[in-house]
Amino acid sequence: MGQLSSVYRRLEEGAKRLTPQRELIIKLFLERPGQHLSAEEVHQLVKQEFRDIGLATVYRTLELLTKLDILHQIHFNDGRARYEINRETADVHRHHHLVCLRCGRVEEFQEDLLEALEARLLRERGFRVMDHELKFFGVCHQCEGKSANT
Amino acid sequence: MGQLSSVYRRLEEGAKRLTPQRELIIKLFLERPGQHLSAEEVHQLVKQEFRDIGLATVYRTLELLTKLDILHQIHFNDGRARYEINRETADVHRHHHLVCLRCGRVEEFQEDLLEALEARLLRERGFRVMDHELKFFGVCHQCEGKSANT
DNA sequence: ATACGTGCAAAGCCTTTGCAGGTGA
DNA sequence: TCACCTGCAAAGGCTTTGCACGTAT
Repeated sequence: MGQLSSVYRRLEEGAKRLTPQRELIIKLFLERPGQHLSAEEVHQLVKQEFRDIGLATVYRTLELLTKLDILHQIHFNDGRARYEINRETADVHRHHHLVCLRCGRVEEFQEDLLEALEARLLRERGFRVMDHELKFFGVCHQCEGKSANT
Repeated sequence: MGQLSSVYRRLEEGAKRLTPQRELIIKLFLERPGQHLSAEEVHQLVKQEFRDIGLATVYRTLELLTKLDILHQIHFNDGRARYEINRETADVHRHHHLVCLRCGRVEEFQEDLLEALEARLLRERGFRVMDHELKFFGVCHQCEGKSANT
């Protein structure tokens, strides 16, 4: 699958250069498909291979990649933005999050219940949905196992 | 309906005092059921009736009311927290948001599609859902009308 | 040459915290 | 008295911006 070349193409179309810093950040996300990394986490990880990268560069790159639709920004209500790689649109549109309130881990799940609802919102309210976000907050299987109380 | 007295009771149970500042903030939200106010907005509005209220007091009150389950905190990805009054639990659980990307207005809608899904998450993945958040981002009816392009 | 990219430090937001002074029980 | 509240100012955490220095085209 030509994920990387598709990313490079989108960079070119935006007249943006593929610098070593950007390349490392992109590869980071491609290597970790199910993850949701914060800017700080990206910075720490990239630093292992590129010692002098600045945090500002990380932020600017994350912003750029988000604009180019290569990354997607999400918030899990912990006060910092996180980023995940954008899979194919159809796929992204059906992928949601389970946030564990105990350990903070974020799982994903697939579900396409929402298409019919979106069609109805357009029909009945004239609201044209372009994106959506469905998050469940609760207790994950592992944490539930650790303590039987509550 | 005894919404106010229920709020007062919950304050008492928490051994918290009903100060003029707190009372004004609570009334603000009771008067505006469909709204999602930021701390800054609450501060501005309360100032009209209580000139010397400090922003820190607003933040502390919003935190307290959220802990007491009187308010609910939400994020619409604009970098600041917003608050809305908590209706009955069953109701809250079926109320979601439509965020217009053009004008920023937030509408609400009711839908209880998610109960079945939550039951399945528990059964199939052992994830016990305690809260959820469903947001649609798009273009509202009014904004769609204003410009026929895109 | 010119537009783009980078690291660093400073500045910006929103939010939280420390503190001294007040107030209700 | 003692725990609770408040306003103010300072500090915090995450993110953006200004700037001077590089580097591709």
